[in-house]
Amino acid sequence: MEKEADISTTPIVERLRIAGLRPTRQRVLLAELLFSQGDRHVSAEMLHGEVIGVGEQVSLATVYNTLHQFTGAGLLRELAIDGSKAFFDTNVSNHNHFFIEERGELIDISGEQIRVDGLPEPPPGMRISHIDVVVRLVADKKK
Amino acid sequence: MEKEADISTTPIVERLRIAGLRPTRQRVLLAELLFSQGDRHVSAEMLHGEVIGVGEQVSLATVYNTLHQFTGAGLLRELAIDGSKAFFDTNVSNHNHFFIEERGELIDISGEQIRVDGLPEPPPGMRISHIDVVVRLVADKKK
DNA sequence: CTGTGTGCAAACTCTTTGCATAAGT
DNA sequence: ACTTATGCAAAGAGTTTGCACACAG
Repeated sequence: MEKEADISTTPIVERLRIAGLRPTRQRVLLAELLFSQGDRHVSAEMLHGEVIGVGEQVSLATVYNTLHQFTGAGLLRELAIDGSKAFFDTNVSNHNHFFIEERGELIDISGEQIRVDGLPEPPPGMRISHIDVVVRLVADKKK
Repeated sequence: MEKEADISTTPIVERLRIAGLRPTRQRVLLAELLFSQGDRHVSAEMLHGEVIGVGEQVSLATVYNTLHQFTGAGLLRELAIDGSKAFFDTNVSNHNHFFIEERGELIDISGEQIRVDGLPEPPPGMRISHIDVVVRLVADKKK
């Protein structure tokens, strides 16, 4: 509760090492894009596009591999919201989302805000691993 | 509140007509598989498999088309839970789900049971269309 | 050096589409 | 008859994989 409060200030290279991932050029680059601008929701293609935009070169396959490695290491969380394509969230803490279907855009809802009551018992032998709340939004015609 | 209470007793052919869909052999067959056995969660492939299993023949493309037509007509709801493949729910009323990741299995949670509190305001110009709550389950090691 | 990671292209899965044929009203 | 739906095969998106080469420790 004292020295782990500021993981965001830990250098990228360190964070990768702690996660058991060798800090290769590609992984450091991707980690910097992901974790240096606050909470983000990215797809593989978006991230790959950013890499190119920055004038660097990482193959799309490596972007996929890296996103999954980061997810396995707990640096990212994979979101199943859109259905057709996978999104990864750099905010790994407990929180939920607004989803604007028309734009495919996600907005965080902080974890403390929402409370879910009245959950039934899970079936025998099962336990709850995580609760996802997705608040789907549409443009408001009225008003 | 009097004469619309039992849509489940309305003949399939009628329900299709009401939905503005011509009751073709394929649509009637698929609708019967979908709506004659209580609430179901199906993927296109599962449903196609059932058609074959019953000794009938409907192309997979038609299964996809039909599922989307039914969804557009409000007979089904599409679920974005799994990420990789689309699921369709024959229960169109307000309710939520347990999801057992290991098996890809879905279990309904009735609509009244769960209550979500503390929702923040949607961004300006937006309104909430629907709230999805997915309770992800894993096998309980302990106990 | 030695093992891990990367890039590429090909393969794969799920889903959609175009067009000729078939079926519903 | 006239229109809409279906089937097929091919195309398309997103993602994964196999293998030779490159790089971090």
